[in-house]
Amino acid sequence: MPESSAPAHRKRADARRNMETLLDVAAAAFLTGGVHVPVREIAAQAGVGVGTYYRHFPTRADLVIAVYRHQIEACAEAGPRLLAGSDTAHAALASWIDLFVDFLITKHGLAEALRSDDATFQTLHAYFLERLVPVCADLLTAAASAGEVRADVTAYELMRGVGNLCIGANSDTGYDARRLVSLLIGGLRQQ
Amino acid sequence: MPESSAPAHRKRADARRNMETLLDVAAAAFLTGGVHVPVREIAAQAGVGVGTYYRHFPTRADLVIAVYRHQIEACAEAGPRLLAGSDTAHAALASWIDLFVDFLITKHGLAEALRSDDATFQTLHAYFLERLVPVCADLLTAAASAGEVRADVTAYELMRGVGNLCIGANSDTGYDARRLVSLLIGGLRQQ
DNA sequence: CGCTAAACGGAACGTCGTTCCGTATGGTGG
DNA sequence: CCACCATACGGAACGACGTTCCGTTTAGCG
Repeated sequence: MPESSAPAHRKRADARRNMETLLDVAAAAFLTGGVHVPVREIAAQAGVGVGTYYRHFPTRADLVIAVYRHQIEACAEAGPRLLAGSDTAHAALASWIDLFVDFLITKHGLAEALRSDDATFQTLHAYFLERLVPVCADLLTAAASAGEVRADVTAYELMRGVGNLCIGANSDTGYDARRLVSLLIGGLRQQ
Repeated sequence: MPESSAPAHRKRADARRNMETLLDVAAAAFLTGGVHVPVREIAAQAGVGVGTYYRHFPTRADLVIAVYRHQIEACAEAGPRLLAGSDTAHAALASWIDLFVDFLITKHGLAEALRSDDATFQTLHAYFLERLVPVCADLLTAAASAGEVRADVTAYELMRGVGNLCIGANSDTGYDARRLVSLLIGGLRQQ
């Protein structure tokens, strides 16, 4: 059985095709127009109706997650590796945050969406937090128990802060999110 | 001539009345619904048509500025005062940033709007930057020339960073913008 | 080959920002 | 006191958008 994990029942071939086309089109559209490109635009470029769009991705969060899942997983998996391979836990934390920032600032409107209180993005928040906060927490507690950073900041708060600093990082020459994040991480140090 | 500074030609009484009603209604609506409350809602609560709304405040930025102008001016004017009355320039900078943060986090959606690339908010960005960046720059250069903070961060960048950290600060009980901002300001210190 | 569940397409609805023009009215000169 | 008109008003109308819904098509199986 060389098929992927689809135990219950297969999807129709056209359904699978349309879903993959939508994913490809969305990935391209996100690059140029950000994660808020109109539904009709994506559907039209994929050659499907809006009904098909919504059937495959009921909320914009579902589409965004599907497009970026691989990169987010890669970022999450890099955490333990960095912790094992760095001189200090603080260095590992800084490196990992850099990875996260690099990911975020290249995605038009993603950092904004993570802060949006729009109900259609709730799943997106949840996924990011579920996947990345534990990784960050491990790095943070390692650095804290080594006495390298202060212990009164939670991983959740740190992630939110770093994410916030990435908002508007593209489309604003004159604003260097990386520099501000490194300032923030520096401020985390135990003096 | 006991009238305020209206040299050219007076406005009609109903026009002035409607504008003030709109301002009052908007101030109240911003408190509960944020700066994105629908135009129709504000107009209806003020008992005017949407045409009247747009005549007085062509863009949302105009309305937001009109509502918050006093507070922004007060913040701007506090800068030099704090610089004169503080022990160190860094302390003055920190105090002033606190004022700014206190202002921002109590305004639903304002920090988000400052980062929005929506054309209707352009005037808002411009006003904030025009009014506050110079004040911040004075504090920052004072601290930098005293050797208290690093000199490779611009006032613009710092303001943007602090503003970003205030996004979503209300409506998120696990996120303390003040703490993260103080971390950032701490990271600014010359070690 | 025919049948049916699965999937499709896009018209239609509600919300919102914004524009526009026919109507009403405040203030002034006679 | 009145008539006039610049000023201001109101809300219908338009376009963009997210979302829903249902009549139609089609893939896959027996």
